[in-house]
Amino acid sequence: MTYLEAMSDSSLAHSALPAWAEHGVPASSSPSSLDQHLSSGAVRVVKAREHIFTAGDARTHVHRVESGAVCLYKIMPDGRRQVIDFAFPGDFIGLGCEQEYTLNAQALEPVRLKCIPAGTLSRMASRDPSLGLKLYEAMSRELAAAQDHLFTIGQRSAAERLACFLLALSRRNARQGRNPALIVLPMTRSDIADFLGLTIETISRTLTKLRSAKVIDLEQCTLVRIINTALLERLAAGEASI
Amino acid sequence: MTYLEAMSDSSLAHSALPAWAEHGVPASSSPSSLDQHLSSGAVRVVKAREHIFTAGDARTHVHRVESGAVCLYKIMPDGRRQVIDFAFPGDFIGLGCEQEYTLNAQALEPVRLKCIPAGTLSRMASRDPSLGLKLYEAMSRELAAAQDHLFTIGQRSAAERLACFLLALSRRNARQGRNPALIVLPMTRSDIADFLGLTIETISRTLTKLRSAKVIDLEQCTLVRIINTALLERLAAGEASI
DNA sequence: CGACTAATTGATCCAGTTCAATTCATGTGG
DNA sequence: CCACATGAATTGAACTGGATCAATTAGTCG
Repeated sequence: MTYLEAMSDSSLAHSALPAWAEHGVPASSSPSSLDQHLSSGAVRVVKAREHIFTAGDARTHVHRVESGAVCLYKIMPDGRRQVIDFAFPGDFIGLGCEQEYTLNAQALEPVRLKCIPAGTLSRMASRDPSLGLKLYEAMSRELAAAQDHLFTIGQRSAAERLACFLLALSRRNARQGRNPALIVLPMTRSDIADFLGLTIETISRTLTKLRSAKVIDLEQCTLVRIINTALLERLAAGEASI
Repeated sequence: MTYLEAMSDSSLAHSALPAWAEHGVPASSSPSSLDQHLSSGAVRVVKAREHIFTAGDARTHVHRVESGAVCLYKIMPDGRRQVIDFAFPGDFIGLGCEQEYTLNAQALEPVRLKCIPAGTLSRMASRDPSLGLKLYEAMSRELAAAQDHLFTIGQRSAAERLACFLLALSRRNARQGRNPALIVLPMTRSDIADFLGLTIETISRTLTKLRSAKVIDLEQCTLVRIINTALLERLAAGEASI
């Protein structure tokens, strides 16, 4: 995996549980007590556009997305918003050691979640060292993703940012055994803009440019087909422009 | 602490060990086996401008800064660089679960570090659940910092970014019992620019504007005195402009 | 169908970049 | 101790990528 693949890859990759297994440490007891807990745990269903939690709420639960997509964002009093990440099935949201949630989590479409009380998790972790390490690894992966995203927003052009974004979604598809060339966008242009530190107009114009350059096809405004993956990758790497 | 204070605050705050104590969980054995290890651990001295480690190096050690300042950055083949964070005495660097370092760590001035082999740390953590949780909390704090930084770079103007940066350094001084109005900058304009996603010229011009507006005084180019903290805070919050 | 929201496209503007000199600071050797 | 070299910082002038403002146009849902 190249430097840039790793970079873009993790920029949308949350701490999916399957990934943990690959980094397993000698387990003290059950290798997946968290899994067990979640499998038998409480289910929560949230309607499209509704919030799962809000920054400042007491951090009562940790959630795992079962179906649907979630937008995680921060917002300023004056309305400026930064989308920190999008979460998809398999991703955890609400992890962290703070007393309160530090992000807002909004369902982009109808979402089904599994929940575990935060207290239960920390009680389990204070008994089972392998769980603590798994949490550490999960956070470490999220940190790597945030740092890559930081690089993207701090240094890349609009076209490069969008190329990274599309490639990250494409690679997620590939990992899940879905078509990496066909990308469904459950989020609006506004969500993408606030994720990439751009405006909706720039997102729209840049998508049009990518289409004109035959890099992608916009079958619907929520459906992107990647035509020229190689060029998209060179764009993301700053080795090409459109 | 206001929303914005929290935001700027953590944007330069690393996982300083003292902070861990405040979030302690019922310890299984010793509350600070890591501390003990580090106190008696190996010391490493690095000259100014030299690298402590490079992205891609095998992640052999975790380090704690004892004295001096460190710049953590990512870089692209074409030279574009993003400074991810600065580390100061008390901060840990090299934490994470990856096999290799994902960042470059460069000494900004002569640096003294305490080192612990990565293997030793993970062995300790797989026995002591409280250590795993502490690592989890440390990463969680770093993640919060990275997410705040993301917001700053994605949404704020040059003056707002610089105000956030100076306030973060000021608050670090305050936490350490030093003068919060007198800020020593061990990093160059170029480091600050690459941290904030701007250019050296913009940093220089914006510092000049802040001086003209009597918000700060530039006693030397490495020495900033905050004259009007309230205005600097309103700038960082986007409630004022210069 | 009609009302509403999301997306696209066009025209203009501007914050921050780029390019180009100076000026300042810090060594360093004669 | 000074003169000169070198890299860092500042300042100026011109440019530009992306923002802003302003219409359309395309979906979507009662």
